[in-house]
Amino acid sequence: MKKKQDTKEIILQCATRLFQRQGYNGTGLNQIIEESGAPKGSIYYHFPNGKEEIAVESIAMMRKMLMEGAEKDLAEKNSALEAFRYYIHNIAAVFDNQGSCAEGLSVGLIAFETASTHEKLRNACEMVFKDCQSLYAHRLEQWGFKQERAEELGVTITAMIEGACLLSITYKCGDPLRMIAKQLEFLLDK
Amino acid sequence: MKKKQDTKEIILQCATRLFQRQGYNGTGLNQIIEESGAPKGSIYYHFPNGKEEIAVESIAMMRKMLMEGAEKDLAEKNSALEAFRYYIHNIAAVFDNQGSCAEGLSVGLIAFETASTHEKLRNACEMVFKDCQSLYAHRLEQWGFKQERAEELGVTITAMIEGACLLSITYKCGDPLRMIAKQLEFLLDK
DNA sequence: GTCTATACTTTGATAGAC
DNA sequence: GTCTATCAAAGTATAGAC
Repeated sequence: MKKKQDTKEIILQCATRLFQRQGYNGTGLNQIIEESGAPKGSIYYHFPNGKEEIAVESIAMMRKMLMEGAEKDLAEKNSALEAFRYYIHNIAAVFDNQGSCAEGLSVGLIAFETASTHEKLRNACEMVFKDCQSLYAHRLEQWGFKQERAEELGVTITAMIEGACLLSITYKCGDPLRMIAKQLEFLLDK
Repeated sequence: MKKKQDTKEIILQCATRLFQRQGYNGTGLNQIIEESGAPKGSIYYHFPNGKEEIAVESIAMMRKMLMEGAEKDLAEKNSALEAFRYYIHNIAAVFDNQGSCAEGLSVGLIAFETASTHEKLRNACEMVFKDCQSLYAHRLEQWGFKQERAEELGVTITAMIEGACLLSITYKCGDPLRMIAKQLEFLLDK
């Protein structure tokens, strides 16, 4: 009774990887079939609503990975500035290796693509961003920032990271992320 | 001898609008044909290399519109903080009207989509972002920032705006942009 | 230069045998 | 639950008449 979940899990992991690399519109069902090895019938058995349903669950998977990574990285240091710098530098490192392009993050691409065309997917992406904001804000409160200021910074840091990821992908280099990490000292100065 | 440029111009304007709304992968040639009224033959006459060539010229058009808008908005005020606030609030206003979704900006979506698949398009987007950085940095120097600091801020502000645009599109609301505008006082403090 | 017809591929989705 | 065959539609691109 493990085999059952395995097939679905394999499809989902494969689809998630493809969506992150090529986006929602850039990834075809046939490609998911090829790379996962699962035949078309299996896909529509596990995801009766087709591509959109796979994407919704893929976004949920990205959300989980994002949150876990962020919680871990932000817990290690003993000041807000140090923690966020460490967190962002870890993300930056992903973009330096030319081959691996943004594996493991990047809900941004799907959010951009689907914002005005697929309400369900837009909604799923909105939840991921809101979760990021909340997590950052919550951590900042623990480091002594007032609630209002922490929430402002939650939005701001989320935007900065997403924007810097976009630049880093485009430039094929993590420098933009390292640049915003450097600017945090001006924002996190109590 | 005006008619000749007109057809190409109409195709280009139409394609630009569609690419901004739906992205590169989300926009089909057939859709460009339908909405522009130009038949398939005309498109391949004016753009022998097909869709990719249209996209390259579309990005050039977006670049021009972006730069002109930015130069105009940033020239009006008499301090860096005021000017950038004005500029960003103008962008934010676009996202509040639910209908019109990011018309006139948003190279970000195409950059995200094509970064790892279409080198030519990735390159065109990289040039747009670099132009933004340079423009911001140049203006900041004119307001008395040192060159090194101005360049740092050029990258940072570009990332912040792109990231906040992503959040604003996803939330269907310009608040994230207004939030980063507010944070500029911490970054532009000499 | 403009337009039509068509070729060929890939897309997402369904039906039904096993 | 798994897999194959097939669908209609949309995708990009080409040839050639006008």
